[in-house]
Amino acid sequence: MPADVRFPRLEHNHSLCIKDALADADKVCGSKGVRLTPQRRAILEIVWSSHKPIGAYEILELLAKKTKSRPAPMTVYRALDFLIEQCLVHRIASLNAYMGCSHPGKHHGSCFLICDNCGQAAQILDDNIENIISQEADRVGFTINLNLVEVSGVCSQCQAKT
Amino acid sequence: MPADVRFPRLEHNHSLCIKDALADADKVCGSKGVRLTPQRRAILEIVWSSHKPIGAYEILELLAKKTKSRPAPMTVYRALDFLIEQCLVHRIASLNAYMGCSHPGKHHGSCFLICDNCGQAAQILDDNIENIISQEADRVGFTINLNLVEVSGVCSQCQAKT
DNA sequence: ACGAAAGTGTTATAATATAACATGTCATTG
DNA sequence: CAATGACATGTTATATTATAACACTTTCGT
Repeated sequence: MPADVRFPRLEHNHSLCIKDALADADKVCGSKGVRLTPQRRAILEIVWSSHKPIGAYEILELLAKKTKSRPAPMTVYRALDFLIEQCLVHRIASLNAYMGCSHPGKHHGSCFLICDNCGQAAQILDDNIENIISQEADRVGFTINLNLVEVSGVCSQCQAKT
Repeated sequence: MPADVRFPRLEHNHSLCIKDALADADKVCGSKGVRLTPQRRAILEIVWSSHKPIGAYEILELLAKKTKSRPAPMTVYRALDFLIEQCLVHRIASLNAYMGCSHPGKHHGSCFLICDNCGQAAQILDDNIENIISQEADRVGFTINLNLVEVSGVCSQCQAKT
């Protein structure tokens, strides 16, 4: 299987991304019988509002603007916990930030290319990476629960700009 | 190249690990012309005091006990910055914790298997993983600065105990 | 000995995340 | 249709992790 990598072009139609992501989320939650409440949905929408990983407190700011109220941080963290649980959002540990999952529903590890320059991140879904990691784990009798790959560097668009 | 994975047995002689690590560090710093000061060395020794990733404030506690003084957190973070810079320590982002590098001096990504049960972590140095990641990056024109792989799960020793 | 660079000390604060408990909502069933 | 239980949210407080800024000291080459 060829790698499915999505590093969006800057000029793409992002409102479509958001719309798709929310529709996917509705579908995934519906089929799992879990509730994508308005609050959770709003936070997912905020997470998807760009292709950059977004911090919890940044989400909180945007949520405050959107709802004209000021929820506590817990609110955001709880929604994120739920969304991560449902594989709708990934946590980018190296940045303490969160990002929408571009392959919702499918179970997979978290694998991202993160541009140090523009801040955008692209999710990779590639069996090769997962397989190799899996092989190494097998070799030492390690049972994988979750694998996380975060690669930082410079994306092609930013390199081109130099 | 076969993977070099080090998941230490619980009963191994750990004081030897520490001794070796410090000797390596002396050598690496010596050859690079950077200074492994007593404070940095003490903190490296604390990081190596177990095979579990250790938090900065936990290091601080141990340092306080060892030196009968109470340095500020900055002290620890500064030393860690230096040690990471020299590839003597890795940061485990998913745990906000730090761990001695078992392949000091060699330039490489950070790749760990982390046991959710006993908390031990094993560093993997495997060209296959780095190569695959590198290929995927090439494919989309992404220039890697640093790659980080953190796999959580259960180690063989813990599985055996069930 | 001098000056620049590197290292350390110190105080304060920023940024990220969770604990604990109260209240509200909603679907189910008895 | 009220009682119940599970899930969701609100609220207050606090824990945990990390950095900023500035003063002082040590080290090392010249």
